Amino acid sequence: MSQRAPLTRERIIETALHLIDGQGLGRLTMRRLGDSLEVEAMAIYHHLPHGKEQLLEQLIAYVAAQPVPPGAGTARERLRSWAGGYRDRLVEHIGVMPLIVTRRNPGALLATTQSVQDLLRTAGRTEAEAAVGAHTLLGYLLGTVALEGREHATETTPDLDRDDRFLAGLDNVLTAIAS
Amino acid sequence: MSQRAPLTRERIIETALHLIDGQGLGRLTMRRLGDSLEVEAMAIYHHLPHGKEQLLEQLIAYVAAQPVPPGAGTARERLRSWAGGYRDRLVEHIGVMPLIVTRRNPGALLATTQSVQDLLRTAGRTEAEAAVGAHTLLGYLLGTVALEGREHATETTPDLDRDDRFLAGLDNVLTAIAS
DNA sequence: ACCTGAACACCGTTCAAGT
DNA sequence: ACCTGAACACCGTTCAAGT
Repeated sequence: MSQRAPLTRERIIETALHLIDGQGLGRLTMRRLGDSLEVEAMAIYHHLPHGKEQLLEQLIAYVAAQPVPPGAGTARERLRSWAGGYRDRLVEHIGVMPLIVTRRNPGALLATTQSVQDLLRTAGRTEAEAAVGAHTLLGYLLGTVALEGREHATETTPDLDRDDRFLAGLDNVLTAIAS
Repeated sequence: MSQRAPLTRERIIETALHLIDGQGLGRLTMRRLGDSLEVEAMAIYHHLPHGKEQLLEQLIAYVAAQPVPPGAGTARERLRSWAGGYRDRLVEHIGVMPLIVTRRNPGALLATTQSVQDLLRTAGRTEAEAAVGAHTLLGYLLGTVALEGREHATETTPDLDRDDRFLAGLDNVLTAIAS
């Protein structure tokens, strides 16, 4: 009676993300993903011919590709609000961090990094300064989110303190690269 | 005839590290590790009763626990030379990065972070400033090394440029936290 | 075109058994 | 005490078969 939603790449990605957010990356298996989709695991291969590898690649792209949007304001202001949102996104899907930080995936992060670099370049820095700045900011973002992900388990620091610490560190970095 | 070296925890850890450095984390399995040690996989459990989990924990500790050593000089100078060495160590065992950045492992990184925080505190910062500073520096270090690890595959930037970029970013961060 | 079922070569780990 | 062998419950993936 109940028609199942048709199996699509999009539905596969979103279900996988949901599974990771709920149960962690370690419990994402093709068979379990199949169960969540109410389908045999092998059906997934019809939509993602390269199997799990391709699935993980898509998950990274989904979470990590979020370039700085066009907008008004100083470079510092724009980077500050973008960085806050990017961090939120990374934290929301913290289970994907291991993949983002680990896998070679030129596309997703590169586009994001490039957008920061372009913004700095447009704001008057030299090419080299912009490259260093983008690298510093992205390094800070990924590194601190990863550190937070590790803390989440031991539950030692309240969320508010973590936010303050992140913002204070971010201001440090912004002062250094976009003062 | 050839007496095999006795199986010890130390030899297990080092062989595992060698395996990761050579073939990548994905190819570290208990069975392959057993082969490298010229022993059945199950023998490892006698020295590491908690199995692979415990093995990975030991690997993180081995690579990531490297606190700032005591020494002379300004806070900035000491942090700068320590950070360079820490980065070298992380890059040398880049295959372990996914674990360092991923696993909750209070001990190893916490000791390292704490040593940076203590140094900043001793150099006259407030407790809060020192916490933010340590978090900023470690975030930058882990984040940029992770970014580099991802680049290594695509081989787009020469090593020297990477070193320059790292040092320039490091100076940015140091100016922000230990100017 | 889209999905299933059985099968293959791997995992980590337990547990009884050997020495 | 230290190691082995067989076994169990899982993986990802291939491949022929169904509709």
